[in-house]
Amino acid sequence: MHAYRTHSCGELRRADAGETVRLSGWVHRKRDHGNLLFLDLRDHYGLTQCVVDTSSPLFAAIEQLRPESVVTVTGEVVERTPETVNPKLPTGGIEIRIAEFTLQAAAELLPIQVASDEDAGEDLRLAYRFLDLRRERVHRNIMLRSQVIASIRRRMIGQGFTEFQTPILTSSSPEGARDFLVPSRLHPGKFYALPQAPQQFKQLLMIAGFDRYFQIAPCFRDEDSRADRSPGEFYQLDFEMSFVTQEDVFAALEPVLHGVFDEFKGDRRLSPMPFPRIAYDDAMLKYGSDKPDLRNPIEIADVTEIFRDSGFGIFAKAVAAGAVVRAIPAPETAIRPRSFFDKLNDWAREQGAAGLGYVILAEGGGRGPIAKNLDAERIQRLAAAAGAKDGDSLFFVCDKKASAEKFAGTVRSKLGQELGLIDENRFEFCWIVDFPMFERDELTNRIEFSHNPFSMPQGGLEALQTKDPLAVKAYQYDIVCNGIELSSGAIRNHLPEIMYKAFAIAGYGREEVEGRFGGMLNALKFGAPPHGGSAPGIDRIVMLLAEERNIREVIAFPLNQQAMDLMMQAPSSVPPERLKELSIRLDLPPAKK
RNA sequence: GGGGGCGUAGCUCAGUUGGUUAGAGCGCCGGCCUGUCACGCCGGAGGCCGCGGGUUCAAGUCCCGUCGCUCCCGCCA
Repeated sequence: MHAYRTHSCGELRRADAGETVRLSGWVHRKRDHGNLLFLDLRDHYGLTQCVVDTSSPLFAAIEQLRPESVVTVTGEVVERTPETVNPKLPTGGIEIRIAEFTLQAAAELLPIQVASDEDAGEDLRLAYRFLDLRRERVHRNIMLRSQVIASIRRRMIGQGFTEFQTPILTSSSPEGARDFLVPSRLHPGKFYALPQAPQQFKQLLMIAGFDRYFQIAPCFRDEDSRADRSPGEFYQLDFEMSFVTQEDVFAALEPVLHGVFDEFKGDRRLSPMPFPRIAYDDAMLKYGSDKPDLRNPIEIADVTEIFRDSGFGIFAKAVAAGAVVRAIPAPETAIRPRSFFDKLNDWAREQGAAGLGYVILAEGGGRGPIAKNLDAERIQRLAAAAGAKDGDSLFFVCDKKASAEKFAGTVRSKLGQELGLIDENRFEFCWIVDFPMFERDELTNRIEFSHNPFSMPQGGLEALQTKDPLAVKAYQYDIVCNGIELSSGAIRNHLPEIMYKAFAIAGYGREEVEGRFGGMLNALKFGAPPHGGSAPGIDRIVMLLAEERNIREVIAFPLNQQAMDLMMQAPSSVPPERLKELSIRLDLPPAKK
């Protein structure tokens, strides 16, 4: 018989009754009846009940076992009597009569409980992550992650993609997030940067003639974390394709994402392919966000013109001064008490808005503080514009366009939640397309790239030469699921002349562009194919499928919010001699955050 | 950098308008228990109420400061 096990703790069934087996695992739980003791033995595969009574000389030793100790048990598989079967366990039809038993490794008293659904505080969980990972939910999430990644690989390779590795020690990206830097020993005073994404390398692979690249790529950004944004590092399904249009990229990614979600969705519903394409401008109007949650049925309407010259002076005056008004319909809320509207108004003020106007649509007319300033015809037009009916109410946001859009989106989300309109058992995907190429920075009043300077402008060089830069769209797109941005992507700018012109509009001279992007530009001069791609976030995909609100729940060893590893004590100080080797002296005061 | 929430037993939390000896569940230790599966019953140990200062006859509770964790804004092409 094998030293440690003949079976896993998840595989024995009634058919195995009578066999003598050996199992190894952790002491999940003990139920000590004094003269009879049940021991649930757990491993990666499941739980098996083992039993021993005082007729055994082993009884006293087993009674002493602490939870989470590792033991090996040998004994006969016995079919349970009908009244003692546990239908909740796959192995619940049998148990092991313990004949031999070895303590392989004792566990001390536990700082967090493993056999419990109760979450400890996150700092404690992360400091003892190896125990936390033994718990069923986290263990399951990490397994799901592995299965999702395997599924993605299979589907990408099935579509003719090839997996590559790109450098981890590379150079600083000139745009974007803050880099993590690694000092060079051989080149004193110089630094490598960890890649924020393999962006330039994947483009170089296309220029090098490989047609369809992908990588489950580690990415590093030294920016503050969020619940859905892990600090420091994360993984992307990074891919790039040659000789493609935007629709070709969509056609390649959609079956992969749809396939993966379909494989792991369980009872939940999934948007059919093709996923809707929503222009950026439309998304900002209808959903007040460039990452709309399409599970929320509320759609925002522009009602600026209805309030222009209306009897409601506050809005009319603001509109005359250039503000816009957005209406957010709240279905079947006319019967809600006054407090419902007051609370939302208070909430809006807490959010920094001036307030939240509303009109209740009832008895064929309008009620509420604003309604008395509006004639019946205007109220009808408002209802019609917002697609609202008698029994609904309308909330209004009035502000400068960008602020109004954004806040209307916040109100839409709030109403969707408050009114229970969001079906948690759905996955709703969409593409957001036609992002603007440039935007005006409100503080400096300068024109800047709104996303990726390497995206191809729609209309090419001619558009850049003839159109208002702020009207130029890019072949830049995001894929969104349930209000979470999974990735952005683009058809890249593969022509140096267009690149120079785009940078010129953003205020960069030819020499400056060559200085900062020389490597990339040089490559483009030797025959670059038209190419494009995208890079959906792996962690977020798993998070959606696992229904976790926090990205750390789907990462085996995440950093905490302060980007520290409490288990491995990272980051940490280094001995002076190591710094000396790197020509680094630490005599500057700590930087202010 | 800014804002919200939290910090009480090993863990998760309760603790009323400030009131005398700070509680519960789980875990731990001891006792009883031969069919449990979140076993049950009885008993016990375990507290710098994050830290420092203040108000008060009296502070876990109120005030100020500080540290830690967490969520959000900024930031994240």
